[in-house]
Amino acid sequence: MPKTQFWLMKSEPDCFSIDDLERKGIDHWDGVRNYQARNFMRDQMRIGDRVLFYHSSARPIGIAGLARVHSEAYPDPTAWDPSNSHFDPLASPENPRWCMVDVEFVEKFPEILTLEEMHRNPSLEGLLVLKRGMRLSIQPVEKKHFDEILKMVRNRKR
DNA sequence: GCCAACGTTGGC
DNA sequence: GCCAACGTTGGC
Repeated sequence: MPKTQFWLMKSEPDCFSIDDLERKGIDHWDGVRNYQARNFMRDQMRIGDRVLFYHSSARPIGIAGLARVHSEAYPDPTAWDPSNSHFDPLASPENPRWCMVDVEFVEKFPEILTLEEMHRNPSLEGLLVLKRGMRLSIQPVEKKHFDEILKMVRNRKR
Protein backbone atom coordinates (compact mmCIF):
# COMPACT_ATOMS: atom_id res chain seq x y z
CA MET A 1 0.00 0.00 0.00
CA PRO A 2 1.69 3.21 -1.12
CA LYS A 3 1.83 6.10 1.28
CA THR A 4 -0.94 8.65 1.11
CA GLN A 5 0.13 11.84 -0.58
CA PHE A 6 -1.17 15.34 -0.07
CA TRP A 7 -2.08 17.95 -2.65
CA LEU A 8 -3.46 21.43 -3.00
CA MET A 9 -5.78 22.01 -5.93
CA LYS A 10 -6.83 25.49 -6.95
CA SER A 11 -10.16 26.46 -8.37
CA GLU A 12 -11.89 29.75 -8.92
CA PRO A 13 -15.13 29.31 -6.98
CA ASP A 14 -17.01 31.34 -9.59
CA CYS A 15 -16.17 28.49 -11.90
CA PHE A 16 -16.13 25.50 -9.57
CA SER A 17 -16.37 25.76 -5.77
CA ILE A 18 -16.32 23.43 -2.78
CA ASP A 19 -20.12 23.76 -2.77
CA ASP A 20 -20.27 22.51 -6.33
CA LEU A 21 -18.16 19.52 -5.37
CA GLU A 22 -20.29 18.85 -2.31
CA ARG A 23 -23.41 18.90 -4.46
CA LYS A 24 -21.91 16.48 -6.96
CA GLY A 25 -20.10 14.23 -4.53
CA ILE A 26 -17.57 13.20 -7.15
CA ASP A 27 -16.47 15.21 -10.17
CA HIS A 28 -13.68 15.32 -12.72
CA TRP A 29 -10.99 17.91 -12.29
CA ASP A 30 -10.91 18.96 -15.93
CA GLY A 31 -9.40 21.96 -17.64
CA VAL A 32 -5.83 21.65 -16.39
CA ARG A 33 -3.61 23.01 -19.16
CA ASN A 34 -0.25 23.27 -17.47
CA TYR A 35 2.36 20.59 -17.99
CA GLN A 36 3.66 20.50 -14.46
CA ALA A 37 0.18 20.23 -13.00
CA ARG A 38 -0.76 17.60 -15.56
CA ASN A 39 2.34 15.57 -14.77
CA PHE A 40 1.51 15.57 -11.08
CA MET A 41 -1.90 14.11 -11.88
CA ARG A 42 -0.59 11.67 -14.44
CA ASP A 43 2.54 10.45 -12.70
CA GLN A 44 2.05 10.86 -9.00
CA MET A 45 -1.55 11.10 -7.91
CA ARG A 46 -3.01 7.94 -6.48
CA ILE A 47 -6.50 7.00 -5.41
CA GLY A 48 -6.99 7.99 -1.79
CA ASP A 49 -4.59 10.92 -1.82
CA ARG A 50 -5.85 13.84 0.24
CA VAL A 51 -6.62 17.19 -1.35
CA LEU A 52 -6.85 20.71 0.01
CA PHE A 53 -9.50 22.49 -2.04
CA TYR A 54 -8.24 26.03 -2.57
CA HIS A 55 -10.38 28.95 -3.69
CA SER A 56 -8.36 31.40 -5.80
CA SER A 57 -9.38 34.80 -7.11
CA ALA A 58 -12.09 34.80 -4.49
CA ARG A 59 -13.16 36.54 -1.35
CA PRO A 60 -11.85 35.25 0.89
CA ILE A 61 -8.94 33.47 -0.75
CA GLY A 62 -7.95 30.27 1.01
CA ILE A 63 -8.67 26.63 1.69
CA ALA A 64 -12.35 25.87 1.58
CA GLY A 65 -12.35 22.19 2.45
CA LEU A 66 -11.07 18.72 1.82
CA ALA A 67 -11.36 16.22 -0.99
CA ARG A 68 -9.90 12.90 -1.95
CA VAL A 69 -8.48 11.62 -5.21
CA HIS A 70 -11.00 9.12 -6.54
CA SER A 71 -9.40 7.90 -9.78
CA GLU A 72 -6.13 7.63 -11.58
CA ALA A 73 -5.53 10.15 -14.34
CA TYR A 74 -7.37 9.65 -17.62
CA PRO A 75 -7.85 11.75 -20.76
CA ASP A 76 -9.62 15.10 -20.40
CA PRO A 77 -12.19 15.25 -23.23
CA THR A 78 -12.72 18.99 -22.84
CA ALA A 79 -9.33 19.40 -24.51
CA TRP A 80 -10.70 18.44 -27.94
CA ASP A 81 -14.08 20.09 -27.52
CA PRO A 82 -14.00 23.28 -29.63
CA SER A 83 -16.82 24.78 -27.60
CA ASN A 84 -14.87 24.40 -24.38
CA SER A 85 -12.95 27.38 -23.06
CA HIS A 86 -9.95 25.13 -22.46
CA PHE A 87 -9.97 23.78 -26.02
CA ASP A 88 -6.56 22.73 -27.31
CA PRO A 89 -6.39 22.29 -31.10
CA LEU A 90 -3.49 19.87 -30.69
CA ALA A 91 -5.51 17.47 -28.55
CA SER A 92 -7.64 14.62 -29.87
CA PRO A 93 -9.03 11.31 -28.59
CA GLU A 94 -6.02 9.61 -30.22
CA ASN A 95 -3.61 12.10 -28.68
CA PRO A 96 -5.35 13.46 -25.58
CA ARG A 97 -2.40 15.59 -24.35
CA TRP A 98 -4.30 16.57 -21.20
CA CYS A 99 -5.66 14.48 -18.40
CA MET A 100 -7.78 14.77 -15.31
CA VAL A 101 -8.59 12.83 -12.17
CA ASP A 102 -11.86 12.32 -10.36
CA VAL A 103 -12.09 14.04 -7.01
CA GLU A 104 -14.44 13.12 -4.21
CA PHE A 105 -15.92 15.59 -1.73
CA VAL A 106 -14.84 14.99 1.86
CA GLU A 107 -15.58 18.07 3.89
CA LYS A 108 -16.34 21.75 3.67
CA PHE A 109 -14.70 23.82 6.39
CA PRO A 110 -17.09 25.89 8.56
CA GLU A 111 -15.05 28.89 7.45
CA ILE A 112 -12.41 29.27 4.80
CA LEU A 113 -8.89 29.06 6.17
CA THR A 114 -7.61 32.23 4.60
CA LEU A 115 -4.37 32.79 2.79
CA GLU A 116 -3.69 35.58 5.25
CA GLU A 117 -4.04 33.24 8.25
CA MET A 118 -1.71 30.76 6.62
CA HIS A 119 0.88 33.47 5.94
CA ARG A 120 0.80 34.34 9.64
CA ASN A 121 1.60 30.79 10.76
CA PRO A 122 5.37 30.20 10.79
CA SER A 123 4.78 26.44 10.86
CA LEU A 124 3.58 26.68 7.29
CA GLU A 125 6.86 28.06 6.02
CA GLY A 126 7.72 26.30 2.79
CA LEU A 127 4.13 25.60 1.78
CA LEU A 128 4.21 26.24 -1.95
CA VAL A 129 1.00 28.24 -2.20
CA LEU A 130 2.51 30.82 0.13
CA LYS A 131 5.41 31.47 -2.22
CA ARG A 132 5.24 34.68 -4.19
CA GLY A 133 4.50 34.15 -7.83
CA MET A 134 3.46 30.52 -7.32
CA ARG A 135 0.84 29.95 -10.00
CA LEU A 136 0.86 26.19 -10.22
CA SER A 137 -2.74 25.00 -9.94
CA ILE A 138 -1.90 21.58 -8.52
CA GLN A 139 0.77 21.51 -5.85
CA PRO A 140 2.23 18.79 -3.67
CA VAL A 141 1.84 19.46 0.06
CA GLU A 142 4.03 18.05 2.80
CA LYS A 143 2.29 15.96 5.45
CA LYS A 144 3.44 18.27 8.22
CA HIS A 145 1.85 21.22 6.45
CA PHE A 146 -1.34 19.29 5.75
CA ASP A 147 -1.57 18.34 9.42
CA GLU A 148 -0.88 21.89 10.53
CA ILE A 149 -3.62 23.22 8.28
CA LEU A 150 -6.10 20.72 9.72
CA LYS A 151 -5.00 21.71 13.19
CA MET A 152 -5.65 25.37 12.41
CA VAL A 153 -9.12 24.53 11.16
CA ARG A 154 -9.98 22.24 14.08
CA ASN A 155 -8.69 24.62 16.74
CA ARG A 156 -10.64 27.54 15.49
CA LYS A 157 -13.28 28.88 17.83
CA ARG A 158 -16.74 28.12 16.70
C1' DG B 1 -8.22 47.03 -12.57
C1' DC B 2 -3.25 46.75 -11.82
C1' DC B 3 0.75 44.46 -12.49
C1' DA B 4 4.53 41.11 -10.99
C1' DA B 5 5.78 36.71 -11.90
C1' DC B 6 5.59 33.09 -14.56
C1' DG B 7 4.99 29.77 -18.76
C1' DT B 8 4.84 29.51 -23.70
C1' DT B 9 5.79 30.81 -28.35
C1' DG B 10 8.37 31.75 -32.26
C1' DG B 11 11.96 34.38 -34.85
C1' DC B 12 16.60 34.14 -35.42
C1' DG C 1 18.96 26.77 -28.26
C1' DC C 2 18.55 31.62 -26.96
C1' DC C 3 15.61 35.05 -25.48
C1' DA C 4 12.20 38.85 -26.37
C1' DA C 5 7.48 39.27 -26.77
C1' DC C 6 3.33 37.80 -25.47
C1' DG C 7 -0.54 35.76 -22.78
C1' DT C 8 -2.08 34.14 -18.31
C1' DT C 9 -2.45 33.74 -13.40
C1' DG C 10 -3.86 35.41 -9.33
C1' DG C 11 -2.94 38.35 -5.15
C1' DC C 12 -3.62 42.89 -4.04
